[in-house]
Amino acid sequence: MLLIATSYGAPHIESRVREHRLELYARHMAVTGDETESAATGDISAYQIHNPAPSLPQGVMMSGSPNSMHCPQQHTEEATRKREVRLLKNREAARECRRKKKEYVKCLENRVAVLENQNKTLIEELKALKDLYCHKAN
DNA sequence: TTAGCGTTCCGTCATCTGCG
DNA sequence: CGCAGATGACGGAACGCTAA
Repeated sequence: MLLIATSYGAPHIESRVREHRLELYARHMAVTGDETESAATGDISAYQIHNPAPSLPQGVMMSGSPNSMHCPQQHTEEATRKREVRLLKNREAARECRRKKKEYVKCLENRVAVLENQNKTLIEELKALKDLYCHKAN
């Protein structure tokens, strides 16, 4: 499993990258004061540059009653706002999901370590009993 | 010095899933 | 059945390491 192997491989990189990103994020927020925008990480991904606001992605309903949508302008503004809210929520959900996954993997690794120790102990115990049995037999 | 590679994290999209 | 949240997949950015 790649994740397990690599997470032990270079923890120093991980922490440094995280620090760097947090710094960028903090700087970005300080400058813009914007909390809904797309570059909450501070670095604008190439994806955003190459794909500026796809027309009507992922579950964005053409919602809003006719009362609230008088003109196309309002209509697109509402759609944009909904998209931003959805992206923000998904961004946070992805972050949380990754955190949980990491925790889960750590738990599994701990369990592996415990079981390996138990296995080793049992093997030694078995060996000792075998020795004892042999001596008695002789 | 630097190009190339490996690793980690992130944001986004697509899809799945559970709930009302 | 529709919606919101969770998650897998993908591609990009940043960084460290290493061989040339």
